[in-house]
Amino acid sequence: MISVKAVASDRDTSRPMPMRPADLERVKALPLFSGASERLFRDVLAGCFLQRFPAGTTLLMEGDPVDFLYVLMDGSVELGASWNDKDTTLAILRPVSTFILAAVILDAESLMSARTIDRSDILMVSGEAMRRAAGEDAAFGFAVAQEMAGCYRGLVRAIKNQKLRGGLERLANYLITQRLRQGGGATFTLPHEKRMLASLLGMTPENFSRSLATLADYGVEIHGAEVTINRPATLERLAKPDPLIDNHQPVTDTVTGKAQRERWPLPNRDFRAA
Amino acid sequence: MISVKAVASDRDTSRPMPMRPADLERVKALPLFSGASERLFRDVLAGCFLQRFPAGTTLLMEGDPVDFLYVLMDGSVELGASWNDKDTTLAILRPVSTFILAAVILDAESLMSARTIDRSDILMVSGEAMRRAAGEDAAFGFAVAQEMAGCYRGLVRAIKNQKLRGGLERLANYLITQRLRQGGGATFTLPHEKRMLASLLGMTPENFSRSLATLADYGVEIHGAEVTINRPATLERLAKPDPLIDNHQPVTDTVTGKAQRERWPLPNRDFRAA
DNA sequence: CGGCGAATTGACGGACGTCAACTGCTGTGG
DNA sequence: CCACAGCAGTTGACGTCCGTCAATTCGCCG
Repeated sequence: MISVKAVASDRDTSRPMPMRPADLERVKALPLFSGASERLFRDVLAGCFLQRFPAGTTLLMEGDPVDFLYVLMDGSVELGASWNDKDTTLAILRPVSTFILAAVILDAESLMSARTIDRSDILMVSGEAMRRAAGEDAAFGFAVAQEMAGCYRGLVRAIKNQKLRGGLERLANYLITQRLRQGGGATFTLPHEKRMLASLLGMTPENFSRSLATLADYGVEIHGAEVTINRPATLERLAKPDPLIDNHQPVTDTVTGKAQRERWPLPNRDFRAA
Repeated sequence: MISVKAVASDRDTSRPMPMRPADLERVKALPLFSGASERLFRDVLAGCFLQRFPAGTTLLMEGDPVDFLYVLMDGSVELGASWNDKDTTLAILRPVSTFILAAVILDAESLMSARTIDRSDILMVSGEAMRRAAGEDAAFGFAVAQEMAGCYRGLVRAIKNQKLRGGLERLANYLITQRLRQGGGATFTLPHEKRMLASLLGMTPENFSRSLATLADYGVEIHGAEVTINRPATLERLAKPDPLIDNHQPVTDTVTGKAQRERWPLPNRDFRAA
């Protein structure tokens, strides 16, 4: 069920890394921290450390207590869940993204597992420091609230996507979203293994493959991970994308995925990730 | 698609109501407000008003701008969503619950519709006041963050429930949850119309009915809305309830449903409601 | 070249949605 | 007081979507 590409070796073992100034800047640029004072920022990140993990490393299992806020600086991470010998991918994260903020805020056990997909650099921030800062600094507490609100809305979209659409429709909309996020050109690249995208979209790898084949009738060409959408209008007639479900925004964000700028000048990352 | 029991009449029209001291106490008892100072509490609720709506009233449609935080004081409310002529129930709320907090915090449009199921008394609190208070008062901002985190975790549970389990399993777990929430006796009452529960659980009314019939093999007796679980162990063997998906907690809460007390002394309501 | 895992394709079965008919309850109006 | 309309709920028949199992191909890396 779990496949680990990286073979255990000296260089592949997780290890602490030096934190460079450029890394700090990238963290500070996150909506969650961009409004924070220099003092608060240093305070929260005081005991943090950066660590490099090999591909396929389990960072967190379901039910684990959560002691740190994680910030993915480089690489990619899968958030997943399992029950009764089935498992599913809930989100695929890319840099720069925070994750498991909700569990940190409530000091609760994790409801999801987290696993590196590629070799990844991850910043680990003290959960206790996060809670203290959010409880003492009004601006930061509000930023956390906005962050959580954005995550929440991302999940609402995900549930609507799951309950209201069929597999083919979810796939078609996923392709449209990817196209827009990768510049809007006719051709783009699937950002992850198909089996993982299948799981993210709530289907089996077999059905994912068959659905891709079906989309040939709608002008979609597949060559390996390269996707070309020849007749966008035709595909959209099938997909019926909806701004209240799909998140066709700028991107480049946090937690669980992506940034969407609502009218409020802050965060709102949406769940289903790149 | 929409059925409204109440016939329009003088008494059924929505209308403002006087706000009693007892109502204020019930609002203040919510995790979201229980830690607030008297001053802040009065400040936030300054321009609020209580309104009575007949059954079947649409309070909010998907995409509407959200100007108020809603607090359900009496009655019941359905949160739903639709796409492409399909619709689904995302949550069923009972008093005392707040809803659409996330949209209020981000000053964004609603991703869900809200509709009264029964005649309902609803308190409407200025969204602008909520945002201002959360941004100025650290304790309140943190309470909002915790509230949102609890809602988020409720949705994570809901997605896991939806993606990892089949219809029969979702129903079995729903019945187990209801039994516990209604005191744990062998027999209890379905709290809403079966068609609505079916939609909440992501199935058609027909399949809901068939699934209930199937559960007879597992010791479940149905008479109208009365459910008797004769062999809990047998049913659990089918349902395989999981604390990381199901929320078998005290209840009596807010937003989107229910209260679950994590280790942190505050909120955390979970999504799928009573 | 050989091996492994991802991806594809086909065959099959089960779960679920759809359509339709029928039952039972309730509120309405004659 | 009863007949009837309307709707929730149930049940059956049927079709479709989707998951499972198996065989094969493809691409990558050793």
